[in-house]
Amino acid sequence: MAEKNYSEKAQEILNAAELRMRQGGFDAVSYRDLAAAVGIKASSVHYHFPQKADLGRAVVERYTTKLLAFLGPPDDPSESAKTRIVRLCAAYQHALIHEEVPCLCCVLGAESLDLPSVVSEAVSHFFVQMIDWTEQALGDRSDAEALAKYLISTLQGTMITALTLKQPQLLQDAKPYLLRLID
Amino acid sequence: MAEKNYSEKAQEILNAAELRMRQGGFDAVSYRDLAAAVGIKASSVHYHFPQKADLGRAVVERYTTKLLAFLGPPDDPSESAKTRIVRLCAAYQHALIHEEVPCLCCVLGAESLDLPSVVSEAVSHFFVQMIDWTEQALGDRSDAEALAKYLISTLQGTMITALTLKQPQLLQDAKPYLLRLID
DNA sequence: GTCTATAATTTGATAGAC
DNA sequence: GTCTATCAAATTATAGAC
Repeated sequence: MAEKNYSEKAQEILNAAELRMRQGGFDAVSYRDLAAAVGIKASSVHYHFPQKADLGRAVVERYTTKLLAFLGPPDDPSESAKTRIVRLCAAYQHALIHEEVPCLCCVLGAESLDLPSVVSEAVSHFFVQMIDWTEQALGDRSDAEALAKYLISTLQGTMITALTLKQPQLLQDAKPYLLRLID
Repeated sequence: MAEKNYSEKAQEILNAAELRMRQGGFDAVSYRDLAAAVGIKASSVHYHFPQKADLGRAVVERYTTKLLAFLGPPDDPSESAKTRIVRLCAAYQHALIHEEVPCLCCVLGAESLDLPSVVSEAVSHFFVQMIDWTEQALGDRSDAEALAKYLISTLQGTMITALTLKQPQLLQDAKPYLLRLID
């Protein structure tokens, strides 16, 4: 969870690893391919991330930090709950439509049972943080926690069907169903 | 889609492959491990399923058939739409809670971009069929198709968060949010 | 930080005997 | 249907030079 200072090359490696992981999961990442992508040799990638589990955890932690930064504070009093949830939906749409790959933790979460424990713990922590953000974004209401879990779950699942069916607009279509639950 | 007649050993292989795929995705399945699981050699597994993509497609197609059989007809006039959707939810709960692994196509759908095309097409077909069943189950209403896509997406996503957070009751918690959308 | 070299293992797949 | 034997390729990872 602590802030990490990655060198420029380490960041390039993380970029390549994140892309590959979002396409095909943890096993789809290989040191050799990463090395080629950033213009060094596989053994040099091991210098930056000795074990693959380290690399996986680093990718997930950086992804979590990036996404929370994109979402901004969940408790800005000048915003309505609805505005915040619209922004949450926009983040998911941006991932699939502009980056053309699903949410990292959608992919890794699905193969959770088979991941190195440090990686699956990082994925679990991602969901905890996302649900926490959403719960705060919903403001004061008795079902905030349950609704937050429901919203995050639905966005994750919609991403999978949208991806598999090649219907990115499913994320847009799900929005009214979600927003009618707010306020 | 045609009915397949698998030998007893081929079915054992499919069972082992489905379990492994639901735990860790397509890449988690190896001929050597499958062979050990059913008590033969890897080369003999190739006799039943020459290419891994064949095996993957067979697993997905059989899974689709099994699940639709479990769900039964979506248009039994003696049932309400709500009763049918409750059964749909029960199928997802059974998968995660009793079989202790997520839905096969939840896992494969997430790594859709990286699958052999015959496999990703089978996964896509699974979702088409599940959405079609749900659409019929909802009966005559103008938003049946959109709602069906939304329900299937939510169940898939809830399965991922329930799995990752080790909170299987999330599937139960999502039910009221879904059922309030029916009739 | 990056390299060469290498080790040890696993993988999907095939040929051919029985 | 199952076996032995084998293959070529890919994988994670380490040792040590520069």
